[in-house]
Amino acid sequence: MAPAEREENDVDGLMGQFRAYLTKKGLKSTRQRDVIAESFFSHTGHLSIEELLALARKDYPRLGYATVYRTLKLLTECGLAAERRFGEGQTMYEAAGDLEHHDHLICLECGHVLEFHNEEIEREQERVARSFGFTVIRHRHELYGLCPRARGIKGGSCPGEDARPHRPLA
Amino acid sequence: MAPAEREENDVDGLMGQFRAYLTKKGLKSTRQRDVIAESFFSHTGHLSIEELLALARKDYPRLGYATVYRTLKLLTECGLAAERRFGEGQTMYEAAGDLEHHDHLICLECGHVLEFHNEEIEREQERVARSFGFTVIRHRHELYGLCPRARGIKGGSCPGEDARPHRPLA
DNA sequence: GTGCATGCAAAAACTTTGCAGATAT
DNA sequence: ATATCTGCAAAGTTTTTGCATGCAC
Repeated sequence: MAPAEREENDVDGLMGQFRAYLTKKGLKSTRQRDVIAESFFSHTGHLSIEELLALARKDYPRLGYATVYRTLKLLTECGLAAERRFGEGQTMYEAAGDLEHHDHLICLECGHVLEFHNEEIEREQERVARSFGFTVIRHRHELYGLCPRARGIKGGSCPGEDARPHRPLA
Repeated sequence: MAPAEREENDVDGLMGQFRAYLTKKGLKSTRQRDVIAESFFSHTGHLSIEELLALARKDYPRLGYATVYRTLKLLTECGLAAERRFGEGQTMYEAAGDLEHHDHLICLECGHVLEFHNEEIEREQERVARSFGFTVIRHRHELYGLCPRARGIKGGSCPGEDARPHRPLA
């Protein structure tokens, strides 16, 4: 199965937003930043710094760790990326395109991550926030549990498991 | 102002659950584990490893870092504690008594954390999980936003800010 | 007694930072 | 030109591990 990729125009749009942010801040567009951002935007799901580095190095082998950290920090600042610290291990990042409306359902057994969206919940959380006088800027909603297979149901499978070992990418 | 404390019987109950877990696993009850668990259960809200170590050392000064890490891992395993990695910084932990039904509303400006509970959302998330064949074991739901004061509304205040520096509890 | 637990210190894992040379504007 | 970037390596943080001794069972 082909790695999960976002449509190209999405990527272009996101790249544009990123470049605009850099300009606005008086920062520079560099080959490295382009490569990192593009690798990042081109893949759905979650990426660790390490994975992103590996991806970006396909296009720019001399790329260093620190640059990825620094670029991801920029992307986070301008809202095009978001940290997702699930369970243990490293911090994962997710691109803005994925953010809009995806919450997570995580299998504690297999570690696989599914995304879901539910209008009812979104509405209700807005309501809750309002009752406290809050304005919600972003949110995170994660359900940790067991998939059918992990619960020992024959034939049941941890959705997302079969196709790929640990992440929905290359 | 007195530190936020849980009722004593709650603590006793939690301690009992912890000891039962240790026994079931063929592990031992030690003074250190007791002190750590009790310090942990006795306080509502979020604690970092470091804070917990400091608390526990009041009762057992020779206590080491590693023991806190190891004990907190045990508590997490048996569901009596949960990791809460909010923004940046360190990992925070929260006791089971707090977990049941508290989700979080975090002010990005002041950093204050409010807790909320909404049955509608709970129900809906169960439903979502079921639709994927999942059984939810635990969840985390965090809304990040701005409190009235942060939005510049005169007279508005970041709930939880006034009374106490960091948590809306007791 | 036996085996798990502890404390310490060393090691590992993950991030951040400093700097000299390279580069975008 | 000039201020920002980059890569590397060093320094910081946070968490885990190894081991000899100590303690619970």
